[in-house]
Amino acid sequence: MTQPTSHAAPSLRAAGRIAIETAWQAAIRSGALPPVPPDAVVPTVEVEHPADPSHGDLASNLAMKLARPLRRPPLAIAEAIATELRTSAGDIFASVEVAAPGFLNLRLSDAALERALDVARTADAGFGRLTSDQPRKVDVEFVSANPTGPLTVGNARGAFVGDLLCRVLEAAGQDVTREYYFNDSGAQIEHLGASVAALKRGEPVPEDGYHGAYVEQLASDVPADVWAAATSDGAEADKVLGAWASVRVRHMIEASLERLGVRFDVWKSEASLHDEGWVSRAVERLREGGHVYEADGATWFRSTTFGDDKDRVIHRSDGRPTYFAADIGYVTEKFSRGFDHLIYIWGVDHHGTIARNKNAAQAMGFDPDHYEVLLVGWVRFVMDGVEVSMSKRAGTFVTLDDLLDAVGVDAARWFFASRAAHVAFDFDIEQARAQSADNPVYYVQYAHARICSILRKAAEAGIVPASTFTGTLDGDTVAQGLAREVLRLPEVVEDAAAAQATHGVTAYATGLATVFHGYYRDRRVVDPADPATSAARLALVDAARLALRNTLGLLGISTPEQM
RNA sequence: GCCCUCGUAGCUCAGUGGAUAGAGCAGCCGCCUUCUAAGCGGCCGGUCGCAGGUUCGAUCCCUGCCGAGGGCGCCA
Repeated sequence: MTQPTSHAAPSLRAAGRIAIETAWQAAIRSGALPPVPPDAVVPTVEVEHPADPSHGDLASNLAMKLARPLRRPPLAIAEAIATELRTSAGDIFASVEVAAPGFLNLRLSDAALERALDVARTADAGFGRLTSDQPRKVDVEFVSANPTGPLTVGNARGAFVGDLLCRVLEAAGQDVTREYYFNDSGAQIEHLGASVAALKRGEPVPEDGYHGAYVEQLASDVPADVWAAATSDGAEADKVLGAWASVRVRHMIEASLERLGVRFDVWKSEASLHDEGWVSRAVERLREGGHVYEADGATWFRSTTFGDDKDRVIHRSDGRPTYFAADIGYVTEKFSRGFDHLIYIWGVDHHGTIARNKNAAQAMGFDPDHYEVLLVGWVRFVMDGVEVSMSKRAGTFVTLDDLLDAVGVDAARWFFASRAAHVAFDFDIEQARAQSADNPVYYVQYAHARICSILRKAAEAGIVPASTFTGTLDGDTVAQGLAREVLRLPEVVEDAAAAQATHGVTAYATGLATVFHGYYRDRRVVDPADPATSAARLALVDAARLALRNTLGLLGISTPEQM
């Protein structure tokens, strides 16, 4: 996986990493530590937040990593770096400790936390967004359901996961294009046209046709001129009506996606890839490279050259191109638009097609590492512990719109965001629908609303947040805890973008809400008798609001000011 | 048969070479005269599928086995 080039806005973790790196180098210069021998691997400085708060705010295993190459006990190495940190790291750390078997445990000072809070508040909506000197230009193709019917719950996960990924990458400073690929010609579309034609004529829908209320709606909506064109002499009614209907259906799909808050930058038609010659040129490119041959009357791509199980057909023996042919052309078309990286979001059932596509990209001279497929696992929609039937005949819960009607956009986004994309999971409709504490999304939104309520209360009392955080924490461990959690946001975004996954973001949101609720319990914010303390606490609570707002915003989830 | 993914608390899922494995839900017990109880505190609950191996250290990496799902088309 290629790492984004983005660098974090000042995160506390990054500050700790730099401080340790600097101290380590200083210890080498002073002779306290030997340099890493040339034949050994120089370890990277890893900094994490220890699970146990008694281990401090930040911890590093650097000394243990260095023990072998330096041939010294890890505790001695840690002590050397700690000594350097204590003398030259300024006022960033309140304490620097060494713990067995060689951990370096750091505790941040109030001053460091307060400065970071000031920066966060100034950044405002930009807090938690990273910048990049050279943003990676990435194309994310997802959903890409053919316009023969409304989006189904089967399409839902791809739609949410794709958009969530895009949001995370954007927050990490990357240049993201959301792309939807659709088949606007061929058999499926003709079947749709035939179905519409049949209903329009009052005949039954053909065997391989499409059913459902939307088809009837389409039939009754056919404009007179389209119908005339379809039924004129020599016209192919199915094709004409199919073309018209697929555009209508596509707009329907677009409206559903709009409802989820997903908007695509590019809608790419398969036909255009053929019409503009992308497919034939790509096949020619493969042929020139010796990767194409004819057999059994068909044209094949020699995918086995790159380790595939078998070679793959590009043109069938009847001359028609396969879907794979269009994929090949599409890859060249995408790279011609200057993307550094292509991401495809597919269902696990497409896993078998990854190899041939990646191989074709490689055969055409593209770096296969820049062709990435993320698979999304199956979802079972569960109610009362049993799977909800999704059969069209049952009439319930077939479309994506049904799902949104049942649980709402916020809950749907949360549930899809909080699971790793590639694993199968059960979507509990009851829990997602619950307007109560059972529902984690409300739990987090409630924290936000609660803060807004405090802010309103404060305004009534004439209390304004402190203009600077300097001196506001004042050794208060409860306040420090909230500040640390707030300030983790940039790290959470960095990690999410690197992992190309969002479940760390929902976990962070839940944790932040929990820490805030604890603060609310332990510290009264608005106290007219003590305006100075109130102003300090109000500023901190407002910073928590900022972090919650930006986190939920990142997930596309609303932030109500009262509930 | 071959390939991919998964197997962690009763349920749904995180975690991932490090310091006592986490969250939500469910269950049980407490807390509203004071900024929103959609909240807070506590309890219960795990041989991290099984067996080997690598490592100072493995739930995480490697091998084998067992179980679940998916893929192996001139379908998409």
